[in-house]
Amino acid sequence: MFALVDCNSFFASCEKVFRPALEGKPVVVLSNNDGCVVARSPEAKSLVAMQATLFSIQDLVNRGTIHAFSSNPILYRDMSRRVIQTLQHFSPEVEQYSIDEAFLGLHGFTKADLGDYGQKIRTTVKQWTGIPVSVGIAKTKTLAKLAAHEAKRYPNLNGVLNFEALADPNAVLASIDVGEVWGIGRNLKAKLKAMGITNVLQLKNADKTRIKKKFGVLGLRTVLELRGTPCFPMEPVASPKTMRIVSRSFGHLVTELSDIKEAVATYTTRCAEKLRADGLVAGQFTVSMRTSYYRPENQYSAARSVELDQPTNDTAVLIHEAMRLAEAAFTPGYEYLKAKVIATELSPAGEVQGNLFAAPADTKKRDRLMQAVDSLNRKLSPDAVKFGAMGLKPTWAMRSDYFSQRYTTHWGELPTVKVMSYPQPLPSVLSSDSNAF
DNA sequence: TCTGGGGTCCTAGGACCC
DNA sequence: TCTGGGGTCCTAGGACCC
Repeated sequence: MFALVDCNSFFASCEKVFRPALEGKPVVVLSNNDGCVVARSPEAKSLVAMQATLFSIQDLVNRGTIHAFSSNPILYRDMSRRVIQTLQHFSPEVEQYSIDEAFLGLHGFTKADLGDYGQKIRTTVKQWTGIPVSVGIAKTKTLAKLAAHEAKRYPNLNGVLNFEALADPNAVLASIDVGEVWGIGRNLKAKLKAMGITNVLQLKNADKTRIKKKFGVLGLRTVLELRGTPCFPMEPVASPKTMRIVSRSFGHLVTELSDIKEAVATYTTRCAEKLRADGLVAGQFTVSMRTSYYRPENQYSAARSVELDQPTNDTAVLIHEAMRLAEAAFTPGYEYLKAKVIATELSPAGEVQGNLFAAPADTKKRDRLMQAVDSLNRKLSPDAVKFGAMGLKPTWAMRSDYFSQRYTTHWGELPTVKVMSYPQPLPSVLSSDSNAF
């Protein structure tokens, strides 16, 4: 048996934990660059569409009807870590599937227990982290995902649905759109519709050979999972990354090569930090840049790659290569919206094969330098020590006008509590059910 | 006007091997 | 008229996920 624990409106919920006054109020979180809405609290769902642009809801934000926040990935990652840690109390088998979801392997429970266990998971996560979650329980991962989806849809389920305890599971499946199934996206949904398959029960009962032929093994596995045959096992140990990407839109359109190079150097620095944190080195490095898709006139995009003589995660080496790639990809006369760097052909840092034709690098010394840079930046601030190529004052930096605080990861930004003198009533912050303080 | 970021997996097809 | 069988490796592109 599997449980899927899914955080409700995750990013919006993270912001609410540290702003108890926002309880019951509509909150949205914006994408990078304050572009569009990527998370909505339940109260915001009727007011704002997913992916609505900030521009289109600016009035509601200005009037205070909706509380908007810029993306705060450091906060969300840390809250995610807390949720996962909490879940590890409930099963030895926890697979973090995304920033706001995890599968739990459930053995040794009778079917009747599981619904109660789900409720216990839900209340504990809420109490320990402040984050509301939904829990779906079933014999396969695909069904557990659907169960969690249903648990959100019907408030009377109190956030938990044990699919195996349903009196008539097929009736439930018939009520769910086939596009809700894990692995069925926009394109496959359209293809299935053309075959007359629009709800989950129809997909479950579809002809296996036909599905295999049209949708490959993934489609077949999905059908089997709907029938209760597990095809996607627990994967508690994350498999090593195959690529690392850093890409950002600019705060405004950029025309100068010098600005793009600064941005690329900055992204390369972030990318190298990630590689070092993962203990990986890159064998190939790619830089790309493009204009806006939404301006059909004067479109341009280009990418350049390099095979590195010696796989590395040394920021200076990667910036050196990245600058050459950026120059090669750049064509003057365009308004650039976005740049991206990609590290591929990743391998563990300790197992690098020497290059017969390249001079051996003094990597020990370089490694120590990078370690020193990383530890200074961790202690002080992310760019306390930076490379000259990153520029001193970026003109291209992304917008982030509604940033909250790194409440849980930065000494200078911890939440503060104002305590009023006894015997006045406790401020609402302290009496809220959030345990965050 | 504004319209995100970061990934993984599978398949088809071509080149090549014996 | 018929012209094998069984593989591996690589890449591009398309699909999906959150």
